Amino acid sequence: MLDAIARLRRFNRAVTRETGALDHSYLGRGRPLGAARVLQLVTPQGTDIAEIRVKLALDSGLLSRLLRSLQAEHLISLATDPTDRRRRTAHLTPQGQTEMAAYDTIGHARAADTLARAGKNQQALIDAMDLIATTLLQDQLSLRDADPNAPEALACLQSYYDVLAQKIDGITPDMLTLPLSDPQNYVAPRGAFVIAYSDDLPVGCVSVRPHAPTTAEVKRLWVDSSARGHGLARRLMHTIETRAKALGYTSLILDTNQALPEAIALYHTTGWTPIPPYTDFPATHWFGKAL
Amino acid sequence: MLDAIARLRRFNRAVTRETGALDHSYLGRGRPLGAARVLQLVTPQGTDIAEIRVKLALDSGLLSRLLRSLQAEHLISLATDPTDRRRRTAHLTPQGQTEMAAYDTIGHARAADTLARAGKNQQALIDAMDLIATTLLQDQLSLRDADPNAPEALACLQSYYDVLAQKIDGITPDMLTLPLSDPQNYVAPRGAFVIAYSDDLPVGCVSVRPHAPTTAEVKRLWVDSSARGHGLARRLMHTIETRAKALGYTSLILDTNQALPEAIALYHTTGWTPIPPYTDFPATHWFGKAL
DNA sequence: AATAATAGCTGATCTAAGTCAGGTATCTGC
DNA sequence: GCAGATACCTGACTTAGATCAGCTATTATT
Repeated sequence: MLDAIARLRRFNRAVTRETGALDHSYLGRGRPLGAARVLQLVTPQGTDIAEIRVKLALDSGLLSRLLRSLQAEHLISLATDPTDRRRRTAHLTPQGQTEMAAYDTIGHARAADTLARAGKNQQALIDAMDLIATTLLQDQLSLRDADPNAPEALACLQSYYDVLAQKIDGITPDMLTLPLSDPQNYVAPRGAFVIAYSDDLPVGCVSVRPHAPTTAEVKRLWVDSSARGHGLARRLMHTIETRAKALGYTSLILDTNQALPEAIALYHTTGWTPIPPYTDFPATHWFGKAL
Repeated sequence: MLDAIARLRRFNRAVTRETGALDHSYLGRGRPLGAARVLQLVTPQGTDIAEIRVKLALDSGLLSRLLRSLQAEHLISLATDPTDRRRRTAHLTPQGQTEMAAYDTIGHARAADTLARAGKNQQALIDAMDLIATTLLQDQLSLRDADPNAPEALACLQSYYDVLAQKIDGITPDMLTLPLSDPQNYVAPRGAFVIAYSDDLPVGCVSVRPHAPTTAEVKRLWVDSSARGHGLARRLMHTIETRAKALGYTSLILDTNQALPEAIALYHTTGWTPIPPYTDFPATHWFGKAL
């Protein structure tokens, strides 16, 4: 192997060139990068400007000026928050939405262009980018509740089903259908659906639904391959257990399959104990835990 | 699979943050990024400032000022090129070398830190970075002659040997030793050693050495796994054949092993024809080509 | 030898970005 | 009800980076 440091530096130069071309006068729409970055965070529904300031780590004076310049372009409108009149909210105007769509088109085209350069290695390139992004962003994983019918949730479930279909003999894709048949079981006060995001890309999920008056069942623990090895599954399980307790459940159960040894090992080391079977195929192992 | 474009954007944000932090470490030594980038290109042996200007795409006025500020810090010295007294050359002073060593330490530490974050996936992270860097830089591959005893050449040979030891049954690492026993056979006027660089990182090599008065032997064709699929082997072979012809040879021979089917396929499609065996194990196939 | 081209420098000017010390309006806790 | 905290704004200032016109010295062309 050639020097790892030299490789990392070459990587840095390569992506600096790639994203640098992207940076300067952001995507060539005649707007400084700072203003463009702010614009990206403003939604038609309105974004609290304090949120923008925190996310971009901007000085309040600087942000104030950037917002004013965007307002002068009629891309955003500013309003006072009625609940706290010190705060202000930025809204994307119809003109602003048009402008954002233009950014989107360009960004899309650039991304497609980059992927095209990989030729037949496209999937390998995406996998490589995933691994790097997840590694670099591992300190920024955020776990948030989601609507089980939201597109991100369905994407997670689809990925989860793909894993099952690939790993467990006898499972075919048509045995697993979307969306869930009982979504209301996965929202408070009956249950929960938690997604782990790495910079807004879902990389893991877990859910809990009612099983008996004081017992809930944990379902659909999934961690994307690019995000493994950082204890995310453990974190997801800990979160869902806490959530179930808060919902008033006093015990949890779950089933799993022998083809998922990492999951089984995790349950064994986190206080779960084997219980009698309560489901059929594809389950081969059953666990319970008192909260 | 989740949306490829979203993944690519997440990747962009992740590495932007990462290389941004790297930029700040340059700033961390009390010098603006521009000056630091210039300093990186100045060698103790002297660098033509026109070369710096082209590489960094700097305005001559701006570069002039940056050089002056580095000179004021006693990190570089400027001299007039004796062969063309309009040109100037920048040399790294001993103080400058000390400063560069400091940058090197920082870069090394940061790189080690990034790699450490990958935990046990370190090798996977490096492979992923290689694939991305090579894909993004594929239009920037440069083929240059090298001294067969130079560190880059030895690194190539080591990688080549690793491939052989891994793919061919019966080869053990101790059968292949560095450096070459006959380096003088690989430099003009007897032979050549060509390395393919992707932004200064060797990703492939090939060589030719004398076999008979008008016949030379092609040896050690290697392409790094991250650089495959872009026709680099073909380009290396074309280059080495042209080089052999320029050295006065009228025919070429080579041997290879059945465990390297891509190489054999390449020879078949580029005018090489099977010839009688002229070597023993590990060779299993022999080819010749008239120039 | 006259002219044009080239390499580099200087001074003037501009923009983006960031920093900081106030200032105003509003809210919160006691 | 009031002190202090909070959210945001304003104006003044700084730095990095870039651009451009014009300058000198040198080399190449004819």
